[in-house]
Amino acid sequence: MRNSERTKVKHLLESGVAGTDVTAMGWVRTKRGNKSVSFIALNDGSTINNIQVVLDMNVFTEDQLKDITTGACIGVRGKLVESPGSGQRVEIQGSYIELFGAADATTYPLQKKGHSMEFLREIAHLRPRTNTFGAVLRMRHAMAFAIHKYFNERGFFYIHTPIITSSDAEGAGAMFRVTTLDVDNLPRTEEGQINWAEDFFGKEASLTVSGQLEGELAAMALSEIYTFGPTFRAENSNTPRHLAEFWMIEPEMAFYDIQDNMDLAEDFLKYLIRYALENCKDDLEFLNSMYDKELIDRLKFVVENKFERLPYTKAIEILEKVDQKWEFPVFWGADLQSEHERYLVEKHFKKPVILTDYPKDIKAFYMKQNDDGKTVRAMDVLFPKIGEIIGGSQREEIYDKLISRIHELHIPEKDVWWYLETRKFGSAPHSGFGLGFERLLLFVTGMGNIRDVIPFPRTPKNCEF
RNA sequence: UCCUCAUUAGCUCAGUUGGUUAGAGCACCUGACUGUUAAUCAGGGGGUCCUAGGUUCAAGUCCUAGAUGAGGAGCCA
Repeated sequence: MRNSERTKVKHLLESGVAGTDVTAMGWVRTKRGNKSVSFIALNDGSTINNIQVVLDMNVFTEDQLKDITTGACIGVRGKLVESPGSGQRVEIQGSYIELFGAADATTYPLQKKGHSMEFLREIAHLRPRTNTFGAVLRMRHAMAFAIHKYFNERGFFYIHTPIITSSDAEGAGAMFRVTTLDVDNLPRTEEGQINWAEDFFGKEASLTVSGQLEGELAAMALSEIYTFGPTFRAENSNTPRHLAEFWMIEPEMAFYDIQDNMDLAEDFLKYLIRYALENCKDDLEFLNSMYDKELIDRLKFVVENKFERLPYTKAIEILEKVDQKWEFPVFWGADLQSEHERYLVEKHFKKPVILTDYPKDIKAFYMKQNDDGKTVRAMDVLFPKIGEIIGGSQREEIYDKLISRIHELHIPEKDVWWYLETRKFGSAPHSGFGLGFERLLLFVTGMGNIRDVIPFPRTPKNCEF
């Protein structure tokens, strides 16, 4: 039995013609029946739906079917027929079965019944075989594809920024060190310091926390670019919204000001959500019915309504007027805590909010300074349930302003000389932002924990599989 | 990293004021059933009560420390 004769389950269910001979291959979800007839629910991952295989026990013996248990992998030849039962349009009247791989019923961990997300994380090697993770992984693919499609259709170029870097100029968080030194016998300088000159790159190196700075270099030549790659943060974050290894999309656009940047971010997010609604119907309906009854309505709401845009200063004014005890005080200059962001998004505006023009002291050095001398052209897109899904800004393109900010923050000039040169030679106003891919997936799938929208989550104390 | 909670059968959980042989549902195994839809019905097997100390005549239950997991906070995408 070969793949060349196989038809995918999705195709059989949607457009298979009754009366034709077909071959299906996949993994057994359940088997049930009696002495005269057996039913197998078969899934090959092409869709969340199973094809029902019906076996006449006058044709098959009990012994032939004893290894066809939940989790086993089989191939089936038979005739596609209209199903007399409710629940499926067509089914396969099986005439021949090949067992590719049995799954011992007493030790196979996945059952027909639901499992907790915590348990499934412990068997991440098998959880793609569940309905939930099948749905999540198909949607993860659909979103990745839609991201490339969106940018490609708009003339953005996909840039591969380095994974290994020697600069922490981004300041986006603690970094994972990359070294080939023998940690049991580190080379020392005469002063007793670790001698990084002997390391692989001849200097300290780490995994990237952002491709933005390199992305800007490309935007200063190709106008509109984006990156889409893995990102690493060694923060000891234990929350349902953080991963040590996650994927990030970072567009960077020459000639865009902060307004253009916001327009792009809003259009981009709506495009992706609309893409999910139009292309992931079955999976969304499953997730909607099993985990989050308001999921589809929430996605439609975001697509159909304009995001609220307001400057940080206005947000502070709103929060100061609210008659509510904050755990963290609200005053101009304070960074907004999640309780404040949640209030704005979930209670006050009841829709996505883009906050702009934050105090410069709570934002990164590269952000475009406003004329008031106090604020920078930052923008954070805040989503219900997720919080910050996008962080971005217009970048400071004026050399003198950028260098003075670098000095203020004591960033070593030698680490960012190449970045500064873009402001020396043909500088241009430009903007960009970072979208957390898994945070997008949290929103689009309605899952509650970011560890359940990535195949193999890396978090503090967890690097299994 | 801080705060809170949890850890008992393969899974999800119950277990009273500390008291005799630790239970249920599902899963699994056996049997019944001529079309099932998380099939149903009957029976059966299955336990390092997270780990290490401690209190006590007696600990799944109380105390201490640790491990792991979850929720909230911080950091951020």
